[in-house]
Amino acid sequence: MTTDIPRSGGVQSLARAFGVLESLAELGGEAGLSEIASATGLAPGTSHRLVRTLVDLGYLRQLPSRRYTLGPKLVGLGETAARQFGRWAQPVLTELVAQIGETANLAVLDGDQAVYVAQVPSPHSVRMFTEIGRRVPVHCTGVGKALLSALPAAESAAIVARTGLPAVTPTTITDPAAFAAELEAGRARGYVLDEGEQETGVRCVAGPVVGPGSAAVSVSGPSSRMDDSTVARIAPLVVAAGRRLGALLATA
Amino acid sequence: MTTDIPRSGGVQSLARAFGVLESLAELGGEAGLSEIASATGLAPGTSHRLVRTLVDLGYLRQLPSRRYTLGPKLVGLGETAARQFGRWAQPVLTELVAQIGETANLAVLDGDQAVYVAQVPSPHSVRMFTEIGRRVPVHCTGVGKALLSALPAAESAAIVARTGLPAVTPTTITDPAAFAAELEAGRARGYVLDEGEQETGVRCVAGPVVGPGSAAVSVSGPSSRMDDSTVARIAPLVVAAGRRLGALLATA
DNA sequence: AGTCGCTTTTCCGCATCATGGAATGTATCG
DNA sequence: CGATACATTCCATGATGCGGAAAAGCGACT
Repeated sequence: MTTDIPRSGGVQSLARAFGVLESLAELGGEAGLSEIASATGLAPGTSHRLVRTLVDLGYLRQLPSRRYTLGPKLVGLGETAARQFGRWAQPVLTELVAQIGETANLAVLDGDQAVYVAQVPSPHSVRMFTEIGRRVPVHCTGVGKALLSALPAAESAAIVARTGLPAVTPTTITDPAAFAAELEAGRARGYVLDEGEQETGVRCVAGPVVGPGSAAVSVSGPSSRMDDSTVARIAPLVVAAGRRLGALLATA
Repeated sequence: MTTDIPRSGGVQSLARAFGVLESLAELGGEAGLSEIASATGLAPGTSHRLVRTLVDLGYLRQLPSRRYTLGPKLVGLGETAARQFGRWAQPVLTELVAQIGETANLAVLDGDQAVYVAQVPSPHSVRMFTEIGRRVPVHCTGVGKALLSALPAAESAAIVARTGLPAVTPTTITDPAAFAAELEAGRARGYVLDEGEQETGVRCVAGPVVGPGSAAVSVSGPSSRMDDSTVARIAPLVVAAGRRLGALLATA
């Protein structure tokens, strides 16, 4: 079921081992050996050896029920990876916060969800609260819609078809046609808005990071401070930041 | 140099590949191929092949400067792993919060730091703010000291020797002898206290999770609500929760 | 510009190492 | 209590990853 295609020119035991990890993640983070074997298409003996190695290394844990879960070392690695992304993005996000005064975020597309990988909080005491590493749906967040708007229409449509458009707040867009129009509008003007679609009272301006890989920047804050004129003022800044981050991604 | 060589029967290309990932993390998240090769003790050709495979899989990214960084897929895996920990711990933490009314956390030891893997926030609006996946020093946090107190004295001493005891707030313990005594006291009574040692105005009660692997539970809140009688009341509850979590870890 | 030294990347023959099917042991179900 | 399904171990086979060495880029230094 994984989108993995065992392809040429690499260490294949590695590809298979990571296939195991991803299958485990897709199976809800916990699975028995046979589930893993059938999900990855590997022979029982082979998957057992891989799994056993991963357990020895601390990246998987075996429960007394003989089932397997993702291990603690993955948490640490993931955190370091997120911090890494944060490092090069930090200056640009910091400048955004200085110009705008609201929290700035960077997110990447992973699977069918957006993952926040960097964040610079606003100086205000009442501020948005986004955990680094947090995964959010694409259809009701600024970064999510920005990510989709930068994708070929066919790909974004495929993602939306898989995830659906569940209502999270009263303003969440739930009509497929309206959502497609929203993406098209975003594509045309270069940025998208989130009008409390994920959390009531939160307004968000987001733009794509142009470059290799899918990423997006956003600035979000309480509606009380994010009036229309403010949004109009900051939209170009967000777009510029997206462009600058894309350039960094390609050059750094 | 820090990576061991687990010689006992497993897939060795896997052990080496994860050695590469960990070396990269230790090198600050960004490194050239030769740095990786010397850090892992592998031949240049070998490490290049491993690194190349990891790049193809999306777990590493190669910068235009030909250096390597941890890739976005690791962020997603780490998040799923953290969420996984949260799942089985959630009921116990939720009960703690119901009994006590303050935020409850679960952390594991990874390397020389503590990583928060689960959290149930308190119902109060003024509450502690801990990101899942966040790494904190061991010497100035409740969970950190609880983790150390459950370790053999030699191991905890080795960790403290590596990290040192930098002052974070005025109440941070910076004297090695005093810190050793603090750990010993915690070991004796079964729980430890954090008296604003990491953040002023925050008091925290933490206890070890007895079982395989190193983990710890904590309850933390503002000093205004965490007076001495409250602490006395909740300490046994935290200890009991630690025991229950340990049992779950061994049985679930 | 020219040269030198370094790091990264590719190549290839050899032996190691991972492979997967079948056999054994162990929990779970009827 | 018997039967089934699952997890785990074993082993001969050959495919696969290994690492030394050479080629290609890149940067520095004169």
